[in-house]
Amino acid sequence: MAPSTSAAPIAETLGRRGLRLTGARQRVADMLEKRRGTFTAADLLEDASRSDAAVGRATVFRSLDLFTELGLLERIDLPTGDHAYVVCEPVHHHHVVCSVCGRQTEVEDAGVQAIVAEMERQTGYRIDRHRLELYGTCAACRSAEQPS
Amino acid sequence: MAPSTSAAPIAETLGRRGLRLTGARQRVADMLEKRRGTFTAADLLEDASRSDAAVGRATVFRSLDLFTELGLLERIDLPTGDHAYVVCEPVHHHHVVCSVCGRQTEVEDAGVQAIVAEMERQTGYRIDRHRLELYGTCAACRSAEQPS
DNA sequence: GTTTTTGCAAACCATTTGCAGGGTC
DNA sequence: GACCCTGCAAATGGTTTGCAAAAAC
Repeated sequence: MAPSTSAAPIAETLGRRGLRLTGARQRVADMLEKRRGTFTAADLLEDASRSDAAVGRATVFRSLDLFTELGLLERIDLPTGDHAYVVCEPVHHHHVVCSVCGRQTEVEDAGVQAIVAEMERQTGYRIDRHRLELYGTCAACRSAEQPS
Repeated sequence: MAPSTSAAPIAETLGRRGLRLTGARQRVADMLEKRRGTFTAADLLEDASRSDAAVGRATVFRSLDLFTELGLLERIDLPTGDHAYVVCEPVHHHHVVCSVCGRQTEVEDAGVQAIVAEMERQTGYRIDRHRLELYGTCAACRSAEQPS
């Protein structure tokens, strides 16, 4: 039950907006698919230079922005203040990030909506977006780092 | 029942850690007290230069870090990706930020803990910190911007 | 053929750091 | 008097921009 592969939609998503499917964008998309968990622009920049089919610095940043706008990527903020990205589904959800290995898992909105509604009532604000990011240690890293 | 004023505690908090209460830190603290809602380092830098009793760029950044570490400030990330700060109580809570005027309100953990626990169960992660930031429009801005 | 996109290099901006002088305990 | 802190200016690191050449439609 794979909800959607990020491979095909790219061309389509670009086309739908009259944007061009260029080699560079394709190469960035490929780099994204190989990524697991969170990564920074610097990570991708490294991929871009390492790779035989290189992509310029500026283009990497431009693609990152573009893909984020298109909803293929999401930008999150690590506790350190660094900006990171994750490939994700364009539906509302939250990220649980492993501080050890960077792996991330998406979880659905298990009751957050209700809390948001409650907070609207408490504060008098109309809340139109929220961000919940969770940081911890994933199961794998937990067993690995088992203290003596 | 005001839990704590941010005025007096500064000297005390510094002293408790063997840090010095210097003129510069005092001036930064004063600038913080005059702030409402969120502000960026740049905002403070501007205050620092405008003010008759100026504080150097580096010192502003150093104080911001220090005060954040001491729990007098919290650093949050705006949807734009910019880093911002808010003066706040050193207890766990969340921020509701007005996208129009930058004002912010703190709300307590109305059930978030339960959700976090649920997400731990769902993902297998041990979650040790989380961040919930909410963005919207405050009551005042809502009535002000009333569309025709 | 027209328009978008790329890549480079230079420009920018926010933040950090080294260091000598000054302030605080 | 010893040590911490400040301020300056220079260094840094990440990200953006101008522009001419190249690619996509």
